[in-house]
Amino acid sequence: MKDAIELTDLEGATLVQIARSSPTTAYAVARTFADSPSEFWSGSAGAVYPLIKRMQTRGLVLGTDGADGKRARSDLSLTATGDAAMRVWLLDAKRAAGIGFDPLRTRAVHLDLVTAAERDAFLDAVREHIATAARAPVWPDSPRMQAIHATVMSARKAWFKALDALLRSSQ
Amino acid sequence: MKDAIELTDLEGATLVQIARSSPTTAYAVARTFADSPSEFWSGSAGAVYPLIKRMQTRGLVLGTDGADGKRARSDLSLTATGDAAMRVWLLDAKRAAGIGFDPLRTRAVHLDLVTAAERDAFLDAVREHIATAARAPVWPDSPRMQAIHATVMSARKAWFKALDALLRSSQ
DNA sequence: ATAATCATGTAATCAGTTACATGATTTT
DNA sequence: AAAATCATGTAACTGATTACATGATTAT
Repeated sequence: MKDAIELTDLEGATLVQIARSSPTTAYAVARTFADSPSEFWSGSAGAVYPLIKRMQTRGLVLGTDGADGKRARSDLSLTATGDAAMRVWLLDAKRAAGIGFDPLRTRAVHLDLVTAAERDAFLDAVREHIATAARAPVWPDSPRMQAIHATVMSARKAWFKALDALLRSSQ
Repeated sequence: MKDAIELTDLEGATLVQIARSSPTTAYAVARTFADSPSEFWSGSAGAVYPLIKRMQTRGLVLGTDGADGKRARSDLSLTATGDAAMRVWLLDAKRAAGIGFDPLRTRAVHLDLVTAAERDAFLDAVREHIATAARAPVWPDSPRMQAIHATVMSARKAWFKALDALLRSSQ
């Protein structure tokens, strides 16, 4: 009985990026994270290059020399093991159902520590930032991803509305 | 012109916990994180004790000897600087408005990589997990926090419904 | 008496951040 | 000609994880 290959979320997301656009480069994978609307992963070289090297060592990623001139390039693709591990990560419903990290939720539960005026000013500012973010044209990507992103932003606005009503009504 | 004191989210949340229940102990703060419904912070001793020590060094937290018998205890409270820093962190609307990390969103955008049957089975399992989590009595805490948590879970269910409809309709 | 909980911390390890460094190619 | 982008990586640092370690107090 072999152990399942456990991947962190960044590892899983990296394998998915490689699967999506192989042959691709570590640079391109890093750019995808840096350009994503989530500020959660920086997509820095210091994170992505070592991570891909580790996954090559584990036999999940294959790098072949793809230089066409003088410039070095390693063309990445998934091995069969890597593809399987990626699918296990992607379809992990239990992890997917977890509530993750939300910087607003983390703060909202503690707004009773400030004055009503401070709280209301905070909520106004958050609403404004959320509205701006929803308007901003992120991701020059597929209509499919745009549609999913739209559900995220719309749900976020709806949640904010409910939260706002609840918090303002607190004495 | 003095620099604003920048806090990580774990640092901010720790200061808030101390403010909420001072005098309190590092152990109690760690327990709060461990018991919270978010799996994001483990609340391990290895994270919390060094963090509080750092904040004592920075003059944000004060620890006074609170031993009443043989057992060591450090009673924690915020300094004036710590209280101010906590408020700046708590009322940081820009950071609060960020979308954070959501393990479902991270996966949802890539479900076109699997078969329709795999995708549908995944969505069924996620729905079940979300429903279970919403039913579970977490947080033996105030009605106020319960109410906020309820808005989180309800919004999550609504978002899932929209996402589910969108993804299943994809060919 | 034993087990659980309170309370403190450290050690080894892993993973991510910013910043730096190099050089090729492409765009303006 | 200069600036931007492609592409590779490393170094120093910070912070979080698991696991370990100790001992006091409280509950069963």
